[in-house]
Amino acid sequence: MIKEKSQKPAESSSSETHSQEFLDALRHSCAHVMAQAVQELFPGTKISIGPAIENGFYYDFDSPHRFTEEDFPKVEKRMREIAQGNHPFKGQEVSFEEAKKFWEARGEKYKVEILEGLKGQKITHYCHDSYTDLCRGGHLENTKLLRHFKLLSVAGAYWRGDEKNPMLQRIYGTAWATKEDLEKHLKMLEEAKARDHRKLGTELRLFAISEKIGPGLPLWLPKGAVIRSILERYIVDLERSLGYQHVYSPALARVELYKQSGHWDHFKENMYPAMQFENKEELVLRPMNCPHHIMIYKNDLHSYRDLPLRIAELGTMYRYERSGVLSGLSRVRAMTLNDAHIFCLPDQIRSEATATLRLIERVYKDFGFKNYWFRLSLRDPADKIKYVDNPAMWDKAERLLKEALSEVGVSFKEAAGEAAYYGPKIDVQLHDALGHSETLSTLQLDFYLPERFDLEYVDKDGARERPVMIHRGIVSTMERMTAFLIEHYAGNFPLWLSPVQVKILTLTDAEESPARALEEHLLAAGLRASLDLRAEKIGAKIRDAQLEKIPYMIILGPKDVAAKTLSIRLRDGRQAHGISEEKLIQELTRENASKTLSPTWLDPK
RNA sequence: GCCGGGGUAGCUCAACGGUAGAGCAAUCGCUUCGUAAGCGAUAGGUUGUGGGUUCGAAUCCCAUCUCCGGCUCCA
Repeated sequence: MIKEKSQKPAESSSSETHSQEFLDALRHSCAHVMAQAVQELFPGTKISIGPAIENGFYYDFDSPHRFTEEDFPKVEKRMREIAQGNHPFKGQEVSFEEAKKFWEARGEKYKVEILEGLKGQKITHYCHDSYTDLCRGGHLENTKLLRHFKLLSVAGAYWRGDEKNPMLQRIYGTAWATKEDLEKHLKMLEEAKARDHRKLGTELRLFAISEKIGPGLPLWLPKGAVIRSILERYIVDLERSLGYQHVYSPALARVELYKQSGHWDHFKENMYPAMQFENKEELVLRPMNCPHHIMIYKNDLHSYRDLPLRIAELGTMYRYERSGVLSGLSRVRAMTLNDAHIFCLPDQIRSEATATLRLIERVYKDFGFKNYWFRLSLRDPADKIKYVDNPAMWDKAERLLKEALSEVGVSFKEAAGEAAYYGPKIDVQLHDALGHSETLSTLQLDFYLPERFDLEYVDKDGARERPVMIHRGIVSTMERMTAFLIEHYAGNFPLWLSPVQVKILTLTDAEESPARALEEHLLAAGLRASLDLRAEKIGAKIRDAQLEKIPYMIILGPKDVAAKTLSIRLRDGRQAHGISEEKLIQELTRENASKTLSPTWLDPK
């Protein structure tokens, strides 16, 4: 039972005084109290599980009642009454038979099923007030500590997380130790909505999805296309400087290619169906670029001296993602991946892997990503269907990836069951605006496809040997990266990524000609400039430019024209006057190249 | 794909069985203005689509497409 160390009045304490252990207990206890309230209010509701999760809790119910958010006030009210009833949480060990009798008598079939799995282990019941749950514990001392909670949403969830099982109704809630923490969290959720790339992408005219074209098939509007082409040029130039060779390969291929690679067997249901051509050959849209790059490798006989061979491509591919998983630009059916396959000697694996990890860190620094972590994604050894069955190969690959991680000196978490079917990976995880973890970069070690495609190189002694493949993506797909950048910057892109970098706002019609001249000079200097010559008040033009999140506004009026200098306004509200055109171009060019987020050449706000 | 909730003008939303409306945006006038919304007028919709119930459907029912919150999946 968890007793909070500092028993300060909850209202005045801050989050730092509450341990994760306490918060978990609070949230788990809140789940129990919610289950009690729900069972009281909606007779016939059966309980299953209700754990604490990050920032809150949920409970999965099987109920004749269809829960909606309209039920929440009623449930919350009852929860409050229960919590204020000053009920202690009591744990009690029970025998298997006793527990089984108890849950069977109540018709709680999910609890009985959980219980069956616990046979032979210690079994405990936790009770508060009139409610009893089969639970391993981790609760508050008393329900009265539960004060700051809110129910958030109701959703479907498969029993035991298996889509073959029936779907239960899950109610999510959030719970905190203090009122301030709860309010802070609710505010964060509100703010996250404003950063959502689907909302900002629409407002800022970056991309659009047309129902006529189809779900998951985004259109890149001119402004989004600017960002994408910057990303593409950035990564291609960087990779070329590191010895990658960029290629182009077709997005269509004979289905046999994917049968040989194993993708057809593993992912057929997520591939667009084969197209028949004159009733003979069958073509598929590629769901992956690897086999194409393998064919490029096989186009030549390679000496060990040629390796490592780093074949890269902004490869466009098509996956029939299930309808329910599509989301804006982050989960789509047509995507272009910053892909590369490194064909190397076995003793080059480590240096190639460490170089790739360093490249990832270099790129993240350029984009200002700080909140990321490395995940060593391993197979589930019990699953012989999903993963290639070759334990020795897996052990070796895992060991090599761990060595690379420790050489680069980054910490990582291991995750079983997250590997690719052909080998383990290092995934780099970042959080989106709503706190969901997403994979951006990945590095996959593969001994399997070289085998399937019988890849070889000629070794020193003239013998044919098998190369190893490293699959890696740094900036992910252009779609996902763009979605991520929108949320990361909340649409306030640094200068180098801004679709429009400078907007010239004229005060009166008299400034039209100097404004056009200025725009021309900026464009000639390689800066992305545009004009606002509308017959609007300057306040309105500024407002519109602010809403477009344009980094630099040039307010051009009679005084500026007379003085032959410029008045500048930044989107953060900063202003500068009397700047010469030359100075502006010089500083913006510098800022553009530095990739900095906040311009430093003007006085801080 | 599954569970639940939504699709009304370019965008954000109202009307919830009785003639489909507002703000912003757009267009046209007037206004020529110094750091986040000047004024007026005009135009804009088979209420996602297809069926059904009804004297009458945006509203109720069925199917379907699509979006959102989750679940499952993610080479």
